[in-house]
Amino acid sequence: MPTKPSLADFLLRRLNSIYALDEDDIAAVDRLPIQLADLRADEDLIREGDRPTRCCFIVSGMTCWFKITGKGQRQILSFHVTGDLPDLQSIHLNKMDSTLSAVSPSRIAFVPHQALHAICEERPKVASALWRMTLIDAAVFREWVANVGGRQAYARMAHLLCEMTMRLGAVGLAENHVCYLPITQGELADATGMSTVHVNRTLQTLRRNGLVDWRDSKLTVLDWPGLQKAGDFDPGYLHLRIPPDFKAWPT
Amino acid sequence: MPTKPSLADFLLRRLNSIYALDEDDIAAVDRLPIQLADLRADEDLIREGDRPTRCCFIVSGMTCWFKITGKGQRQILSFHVTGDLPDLQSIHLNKMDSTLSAVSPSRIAFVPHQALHAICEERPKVASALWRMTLIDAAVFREWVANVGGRQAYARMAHLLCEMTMRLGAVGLAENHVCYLPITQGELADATGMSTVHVNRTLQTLRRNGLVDWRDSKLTVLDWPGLQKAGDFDPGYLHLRIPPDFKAWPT
DNA sequence: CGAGTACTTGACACGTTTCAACATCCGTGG
DNA sequence: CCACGGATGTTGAAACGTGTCAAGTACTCG
Repeated sequence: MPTKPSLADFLLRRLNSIYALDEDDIAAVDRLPIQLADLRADEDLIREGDRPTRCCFIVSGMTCWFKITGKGQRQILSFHVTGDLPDLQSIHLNKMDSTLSAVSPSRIAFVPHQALHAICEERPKVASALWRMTLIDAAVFREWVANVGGRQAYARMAHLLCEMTMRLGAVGLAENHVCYLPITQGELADATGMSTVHVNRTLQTLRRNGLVDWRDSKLTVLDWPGLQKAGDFDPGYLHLRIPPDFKAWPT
Repeated sequence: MPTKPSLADFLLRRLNSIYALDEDDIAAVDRLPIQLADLRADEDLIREGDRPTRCCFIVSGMTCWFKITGKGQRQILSFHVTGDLPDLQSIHLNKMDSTLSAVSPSRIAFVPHQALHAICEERPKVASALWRMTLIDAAVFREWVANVGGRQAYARMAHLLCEMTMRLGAVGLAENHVCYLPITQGELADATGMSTVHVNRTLQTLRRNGLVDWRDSKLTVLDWPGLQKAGDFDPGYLHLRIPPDFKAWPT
């Protein structure tokens, strides 16, 4: 088990990106008890039907929620990156309706529900910040409904790449539109509701059109305005208080 | 403007269905100021980009959230029925990312954000109940991602009908598996991401298979276990504290 | 060096969309 | 009173996007 760092290093920066806290709130968050753990790729954190007693905070790596539909097909519902609290919902929903799994090797900080309930009662602003966090998750799910329901393969894929780039950028992990995306084409297929074959071909088209370069899990966006246009991407649904500064594009 | 009734009649029953409140909490909710309004079908309550200062509570009728994707296609993200607070998110997300519109003529009760913020600070249990409500909304969005992303037309449609029947049943509006669903086939198409033509054919197949009868906006589920199976429907994601009592089925 | 995993390619099959036409029902206005 | 337009539902035939199947390549890792 690694040595215990201050949560302030990770969680506070993230909370600040979506909500303005004052000194006392920050101090209270900093005192939250945490426990660190390292996960291998494909390891489950939470399974459908579980009743967790703690929440997960992603320090590094990537995780995803998924469900298995009737025919055994896996549908990925969302990806989560550094700074996310993917299962914050569990503080008020006892029984989990999906499975949370590590996409890549990840470092996780666990926070007991008890501690979260306590800080929410004592510090309404922290409660509001956390609530807002779950509302942004819901906004992302809404956009995913629109994405898989209303866009064709090419736009759907472009949209997903835009979202991941922007979310990683928001936590400082997409300098110059380059980010590390440890997602296989099979996982992309499960996320977009496409077959792996078609994912492969769609990515090739994106590459051929000069929008992205994606090799060895490293995504380089070569044409950010073009990718946004291809993906019909409007970052409003991410509700970022401080968007990443790569809105401009060198001409 | 109709005379002002007690919110207790509507909202409390709903809150109770998902969270246990005590006497003082109930009294506080009962004192919330509300304003009633009646809407025509297709009238917008909130438009994408709006910054609302109040929340909507559905007294009667049906509303839906939707987004317009790049090619002008409308994607419905969720339906909302009596007892729902579809835009509860707006208390912590200033700028709306979708449009909320009336599917049928509806009666709405508006509650100012200010009043909701106040009750959340004073009564943590009410705050928890409301928070839980938004988390259930998010759970439904998750299921919709899985539905439009991972199921074929026939199962997708069956699943949607199961969800609507069960949610209406949870507020007492689906006696004997019969409920009033004022949704056109065009709207169903926008919700499931299908064409109206295919919606029509899919409904015909559901009818031919003896699962439902749907005429004049009145849905009669003729074979509830069969419909659940066809739709791969597991109501767990609705997180109902008190499910409707039509789980049994006459053999 | 072998086995496993991820990626790639081609040909064909299938679910779904599109287009076009037509049937109904309804409220409105001449 | 009937004619009319508009929204909704229905049907058939052809086009298209995407899935499936099958085979092969390129890596990585023990």
